[in-house]
Amino acid sequence: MKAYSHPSLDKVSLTAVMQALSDPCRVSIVQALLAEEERELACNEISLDVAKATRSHHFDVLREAGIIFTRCEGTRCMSSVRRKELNKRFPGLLKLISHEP
Amino acid sequence: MKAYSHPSLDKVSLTAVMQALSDPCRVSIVQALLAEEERELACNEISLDVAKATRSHHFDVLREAGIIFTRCEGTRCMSSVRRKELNKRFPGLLKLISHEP
DNA sequence: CAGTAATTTCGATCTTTTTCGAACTTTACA
DNA sequence: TGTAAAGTTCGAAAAAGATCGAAATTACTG
Repeated sequence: MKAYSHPSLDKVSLTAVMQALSDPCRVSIVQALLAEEERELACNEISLDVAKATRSHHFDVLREAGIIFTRCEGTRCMSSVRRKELNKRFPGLLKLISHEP
Repeated sequence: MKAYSHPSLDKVSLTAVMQALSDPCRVSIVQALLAEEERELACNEISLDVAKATRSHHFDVLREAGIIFTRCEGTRCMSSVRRKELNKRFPGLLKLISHEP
């Protein structure tokens, strides 16, 4: 469907990650993904009250900030959090997000 | 000089903090403050290449996000990071910032 | 192959954020 | 008391970000 590009985490700055996580909608997405042990979720499996286009935009931002990994599966795009890499590059970050109500 | 107001940390959301830390200039400020063991710094002791008004604005944002505490001392305003409270409310956050180059 | 479902792209609008210069306030101190 | 130093406030301009509807794309399904 689309060629998603995923930055290498050492090219992602702290401020870029913070910026990506400064939107409640995006934090919700990450939290939903973190709640799914190892499973991936399709974009539309995460309930958000924004339009399709906006949703797509938020996934873009998260992807470009190195936070999520997306791959195509048919007409859907499955996303997951780049846990291992993030824990290495920004230790404690994910815990911060998952512990937040 | 001015009555600074400092929010209680349980009223500060994760996204608000992230938002405040999504600017390189502000992260520099926090890093400079963290580098000073327990000491406070006056705004103008932190070198930044932005105008006075902009600097003042950044300190505002950090203060409103609950990240720094500011008190007046003569004509200067001394700031420090709200370490203890932040470590309690957002464990791991400050480490993330101080470990970043 | 037509239809549908999932997502992206485009273009536009609206809001927020960043930034600055200039004027102002407060305090220190010579 | 007058001058300087440190910050703040204001108003404006520019940049960045969020949001949406509509049209386009892609791939599955009958």
